[in-house]
Amino acid sequence: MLSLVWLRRDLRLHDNAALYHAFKSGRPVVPVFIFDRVILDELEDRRDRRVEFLVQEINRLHDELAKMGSTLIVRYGKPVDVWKELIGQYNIGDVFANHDYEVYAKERDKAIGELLTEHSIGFHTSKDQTIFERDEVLTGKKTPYTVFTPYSRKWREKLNDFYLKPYPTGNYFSQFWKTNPEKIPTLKEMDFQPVGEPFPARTVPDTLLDTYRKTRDFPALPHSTSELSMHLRFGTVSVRELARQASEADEKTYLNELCWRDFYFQVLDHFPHVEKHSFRRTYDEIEWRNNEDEFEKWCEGQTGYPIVDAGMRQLNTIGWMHNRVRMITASFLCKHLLIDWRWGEAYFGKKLRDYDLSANNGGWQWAAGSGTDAAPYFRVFNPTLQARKFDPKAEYIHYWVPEVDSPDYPKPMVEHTMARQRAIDTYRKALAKVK
DNA sequence: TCAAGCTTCGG
DNA sequence: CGAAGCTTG
Repeated sequence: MLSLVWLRRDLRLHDNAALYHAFKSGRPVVPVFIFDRVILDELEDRRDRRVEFLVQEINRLHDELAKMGSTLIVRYGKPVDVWKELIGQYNIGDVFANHDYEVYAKERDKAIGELLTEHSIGFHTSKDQTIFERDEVLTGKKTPYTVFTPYSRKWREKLNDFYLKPYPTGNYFSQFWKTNPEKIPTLKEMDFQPVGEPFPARTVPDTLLDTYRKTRDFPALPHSTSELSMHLRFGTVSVRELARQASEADEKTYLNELCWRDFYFQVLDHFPHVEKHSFRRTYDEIEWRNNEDEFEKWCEGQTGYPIVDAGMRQLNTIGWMHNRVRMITASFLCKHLLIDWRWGEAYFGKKLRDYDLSANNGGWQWAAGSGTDAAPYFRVFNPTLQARKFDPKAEYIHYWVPEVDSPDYPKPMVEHTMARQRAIDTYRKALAKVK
């Protein structure tokens, strides 16, 4: 009888909760990964950095396991079909996996759990990708927090060495099931093409533990942020490891960013309606202008606002955007253009190599003012002032928008003062309607 | 038999 | 870290 570990967004063998508990079952352990067609079939662009990264990391794990005389079982298909096949093929005692908080993932896991139970196979899941999850951080009234600052206070109070301790999986590697390495599907077989650019390294930059607080808001500075978002997204680094390092170095600002990440997981878990609706329902009443030509200009980085265009071009070119600029571009779309935040959220969702539903949704709803702990609607980012403050020498702008000072560069597509007032009026009208 | 102090263990 | 279990005087 085997214990299977179903890897999803926890693509590592070290400090992995599900893997640890699988070892504790005492049975031979073999990890499984499914290239999920429910998700992959929806991707229109067949050059996708995330899929490419997955293939790279799956190969890495496969090789690592092959060296230990074991394998990673890899399948391409819909999870329910794949699991039916695996149940027929292997003598499975228990399946272990780590929690996932997205609506699709929770439904998927529920269905697979039921399927396994029907076959008398245990299905055990653990917290792994967050420091605190679900109901671990609640208010005095035992309700989930909807405002970040008190949440973070409680989060920090609760934080101690125990929660940062790594799962010592390395002590048990001899327990991997001895078997021949299996063949694994290639990018091409799944109808994807490589983008062919290297991915950021899986190392913690020195700056993170040193100057992060001072430099993180300046998108022109190299390595001023962790650049680990993609690794966190796919679990190729452990969040406990990062939190431990930040905590030991007393880098409170980065620790706070990890807290934001937990916060938005927890919001999505407790308030799943945020995936399709405003967290505050009254904001669904906003009469968005939703002009498609304007949306296209924003997507392409042709708004005539250099910092906005620089950000969008960075996103389009490398599949990543500096977080300060994410806020500026998002605010511009929602407020200046009055385009539904869900359009922007979906566009980022297509392009970001570190795309994570909870953080992306949380960030967009923050920018739109519709979410938890949102900026008040009458506070509208001024893109010119933001650029002056965070890119004072326009280095970031010049890098991504080299023609910015030439006659070829477009005039601003909307005038700031007018757009600001228009946004405030539109929001006020929507909020008054409901009250 | 009890309680303080030390060790182990949990997620 | 904190609870629970184990040791010892």
